[in-house]
Amino acid sequence: MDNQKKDARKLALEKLRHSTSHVMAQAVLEIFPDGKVAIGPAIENGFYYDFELPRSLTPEDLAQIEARMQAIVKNDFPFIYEEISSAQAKKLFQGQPYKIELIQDLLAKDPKAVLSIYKHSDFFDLCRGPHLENVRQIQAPAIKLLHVSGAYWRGDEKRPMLQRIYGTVWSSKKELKTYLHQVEEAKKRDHRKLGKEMDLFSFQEEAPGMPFFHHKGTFIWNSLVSYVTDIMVRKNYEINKTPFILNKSLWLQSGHWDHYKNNMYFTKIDEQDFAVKPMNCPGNILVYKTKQHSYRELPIRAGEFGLVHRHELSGVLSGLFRVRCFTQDDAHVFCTKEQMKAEIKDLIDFMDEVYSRFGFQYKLELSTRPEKAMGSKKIWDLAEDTLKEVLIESKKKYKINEGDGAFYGPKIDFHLTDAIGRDWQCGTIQLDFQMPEKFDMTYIGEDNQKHCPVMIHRAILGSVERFLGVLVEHFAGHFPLWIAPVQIKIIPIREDHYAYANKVQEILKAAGLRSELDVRDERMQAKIRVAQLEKAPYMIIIGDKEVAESKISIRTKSGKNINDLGLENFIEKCQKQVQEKSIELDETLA
RNA sequence: GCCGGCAUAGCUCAGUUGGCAGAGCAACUGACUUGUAAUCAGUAGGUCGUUGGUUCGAUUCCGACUGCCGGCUCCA
Repeated sequence: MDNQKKDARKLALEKLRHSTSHVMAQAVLEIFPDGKVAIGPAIENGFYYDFELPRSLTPEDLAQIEARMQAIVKNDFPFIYEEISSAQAKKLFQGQPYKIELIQDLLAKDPKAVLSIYKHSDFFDLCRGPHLENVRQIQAPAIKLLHVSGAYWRGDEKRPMLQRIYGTVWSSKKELKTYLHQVEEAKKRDHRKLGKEMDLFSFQEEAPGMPFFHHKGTFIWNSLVSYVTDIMVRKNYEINKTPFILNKSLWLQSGHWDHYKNNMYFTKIDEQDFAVKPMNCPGNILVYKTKQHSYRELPIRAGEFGLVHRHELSGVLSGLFRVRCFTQDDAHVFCTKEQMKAEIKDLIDFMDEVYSRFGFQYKLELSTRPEKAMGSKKIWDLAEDTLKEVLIESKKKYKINEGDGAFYGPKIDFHLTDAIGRDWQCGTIQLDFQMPEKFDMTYIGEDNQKHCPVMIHRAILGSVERFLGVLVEHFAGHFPLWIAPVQIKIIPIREDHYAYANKVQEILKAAGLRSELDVRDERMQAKIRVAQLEKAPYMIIIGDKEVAESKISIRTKSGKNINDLGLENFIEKCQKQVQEKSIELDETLA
């Protein structure tokens, strides 16, 4: 589909969904005549509408509302656009406080604003549109109400909580079915489900929001860290390790005490206040300050895989994606202003290398000076221009998020697109002119004077744990061979094949390959089934024939069989894939 | 934190109006000795998340707490 067609289709769906949300509001008001309506926009994949109702909605209510909607769209009700005066509007929406507030806001923004309503049947709503021509254009079987949830009026926790009904609608029943199927498929990849099934990690009531990594999950975690470490070594990074608990005075100095206190954990040691680190920068700044630095040493690239704790609201915790403790693959580059550009360029290359290793595409976003920024506009302009120049020179497309930068500097965020098209923000590059000053960091320049270095914060995986979760969903649990905790499942057919199977496992182990031997008293079919469910990339089947000929037979994860293979040959093929860190499994072994 | 839902065996889940708690898989024992996604039989396994209350009696009804799930950004 070309872009124009895509936009047209998007617009058509938006009209459909927005119109359906009006129909839903009509249905809800028929059931609850005293209900108050708030807003009801079209959203990605559907729509919602917020209501204030006399009681909480139940799933039965949803079914009833849906049935009502399906009846409404069978009528010949045209959508009628009408422009109204502010006085008319206020009269029309008497008794609808949320609408009145919206009207007042619109007029406050622009006293001459044109207000409009859309009517269909006896329902009308303050609305800019656009809408369909007639409710008949909505296919009854293509409507589905999904769930009801709480939502603060205007997203503000200090304002009343409304009931939000989420629904979806498509141009046909078939499209609805396809969509629901996609949702089901996405659910099958849920890292929380796969993490449990594959014995990667767990969560315990004793530590909400703090993952427990099991043996296999830890293996992947370590692999990620060592993969990134290898590149850091190549790129001349230093790697530090700083304490988890640091004195309050440090956090006062860094500004975290003022800006980040609500998300921090505290403790008292020997009558003194300490905080558990929510970020690694202050610790690494202390490391920098342990000695005097010359301009000749710069840039200093100081990495740390630092475990940070942040107190997130209990209601937002979610698997590995939203946690209260995680390991940042953090680094701080201390450099001169002149070196900034080259360093950022190098970081973009770093990101590119890591993300393409896992087959991710990515999008870039540049966030600029926020309202409450620290430092002069001049220095911000320099920082923003530097980032822009680098992006242009690197031939990267990017989107600008005006005013979305950190209070200490602008940043570039990397959004990965996974195998089923979902976006995940992972990497970040942030320019910081504030911390070095606050901490009185210096280097001796060519002119024999003290200068303040520029600091670049960066993370590539972001959170190692979260990235692992993204990988689980991206690969649906089928990890590339180099990172799969169990690469090979060895399946002896009968007990008298165990000795040979053991020997095979020893040889694999000596070759650096990870295998598990299934010696349960089960039939081969049962063992294959389990190996398949465990998502083992390769299975080695060992029976009479293999023992007699000193060969192996392979079954790949997708069920292909390769018989009479020499073990050495197989090992070579595996080692090659591991070495190359291939994404796709070699299923031919030719 | 707030709104709504959920919490039963290691896992996935049943449990009818309140009356001694169930299945499948897994585990264990035994038999079977098997060629590309589940061999058969038997055994054991539960303070029904925690805690108060109502009741002769609570997994079931009511309250509190804890945890998990879906939301709380999409601006008429």
